[in-house]
Amino acid sequence: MTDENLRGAATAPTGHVPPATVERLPAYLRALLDLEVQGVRQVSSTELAEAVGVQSALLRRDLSWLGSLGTRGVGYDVSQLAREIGAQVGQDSRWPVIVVGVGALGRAMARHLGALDRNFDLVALVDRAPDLVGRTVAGVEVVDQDRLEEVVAATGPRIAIITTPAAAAQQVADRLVAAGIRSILNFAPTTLAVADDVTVRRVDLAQELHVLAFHEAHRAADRGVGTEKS
Amino acid sequence: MTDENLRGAATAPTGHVPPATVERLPAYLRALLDLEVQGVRQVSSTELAEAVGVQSALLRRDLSWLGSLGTRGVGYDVSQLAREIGAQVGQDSRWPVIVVGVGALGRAMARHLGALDRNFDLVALVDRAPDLVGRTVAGVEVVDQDRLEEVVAATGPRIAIITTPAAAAQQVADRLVAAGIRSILNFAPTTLAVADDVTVRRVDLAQELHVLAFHEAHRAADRGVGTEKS
DNA sequence: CGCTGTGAATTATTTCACAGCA
DNA sequence: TGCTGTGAAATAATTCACAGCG
Repeated sequence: MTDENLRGAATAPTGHVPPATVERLPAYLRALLDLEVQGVRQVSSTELAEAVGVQSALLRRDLSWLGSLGTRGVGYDVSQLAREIGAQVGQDSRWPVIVVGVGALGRAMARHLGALDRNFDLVALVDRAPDLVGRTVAGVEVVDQDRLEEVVAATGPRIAIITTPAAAAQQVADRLVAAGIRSILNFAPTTLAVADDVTVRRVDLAQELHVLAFHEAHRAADRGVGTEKS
Repeated sequence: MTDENLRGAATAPTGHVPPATVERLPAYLRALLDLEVQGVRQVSSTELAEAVGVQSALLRRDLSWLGSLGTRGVGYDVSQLAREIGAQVGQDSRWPVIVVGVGALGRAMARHLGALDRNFDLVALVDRAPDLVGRTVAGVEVVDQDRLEEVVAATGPRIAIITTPAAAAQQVADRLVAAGIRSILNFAPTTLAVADDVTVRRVDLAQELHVLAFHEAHRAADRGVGTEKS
């Protein structure tokens, strides 16, 4: 399906990249592409780490999982490193995406897909609401949820984005998985139970806000718990 | 940097909750509220853990940071535990929120705020585009970005959501922090540099999709990298 | 010389397993 | 009896610190 790293890289021990590292690769890639646009050709781990907001040792350790990509005493070649990380995170392939749930969030995601990166293609939109079915969003027609399996078969998405209400999410996920989807981005505020070979990433706005609220509440509490303020 | 607060720990040792635990509290809370609606009064760590998708020992450890909230041999009182966690994540307070950047994503977030939870109030919307300024979204009028400080002072948000393009995000963050904001939810695909006492949570759609793409690519690679298949 | 790549040490998080209490 | 709360062990992630190479 995708041709593997047949390019210049002689070293490619992509044995097992730790999850924490995988999560940071996109950030590295973005910083590198920024540098590339600015015409920067070489970058040290310290410089790149600072741009991304991590420690340089962590960056070097992360990159070491992908192989020996730098030059001692010099640093990393910006374009080459960008290409290598890009290949890792699938930037050299196209990823068809289906969005299930065409509410405010679903529409925003559908529209964002094109803007974000050029490797993700919106291929299908599904919703249950009769007044949405048939409408066109981001160039794609909304199809009735009853025809989900049919649409998946016809358009072949590899990634699904769920933006339905929480109550519907599990059922939608089950049907997507049964239809062959293995990668799901879940915006519904619920935990999805799926088979082990299915990857689910959750994005939960309420959770994020609550975490911020926790810190806010804590900040307030910290002023005056152990030490009376002077 | 943070001083050690080793205190006696009688019943409410909210000394230091680990970040990983804080991130899970909202999920526990949501599951508890679901149970409460269903009329369930008691729940064991095993049951609750399963609903959230974590190990029961992890759940118990997490809750132990908040104090001794269960009853041995019985379990946890659903309402009581919900109240306790709710208090921790600020569910018992109101949190005014400002949204900067009223594009597709910003509008979706503004509208979602009301739907998600009842403790977050949209108090201000700011954007730079002249055709957006003056329009009303989710009951709030969009104000020009030049008047950001003024709007913050007038409406007193505690939390800011940044949904501007990446290029504008750092400047917006700087101005928000200068205006007194300490908690930021950043949807812009860039790393924000802020002072230590400011909490930034990042939600990055492109990153999530790339992580999924990484796994998809890996799945494909795993079937047939070492061995050519016919 | 200056930087990468990485063993070793450190720190954080999760899991095991069971004592102890309602 | 059946569950919580938690020491102790296991695992994962990060940081230190420096050998080694261009």
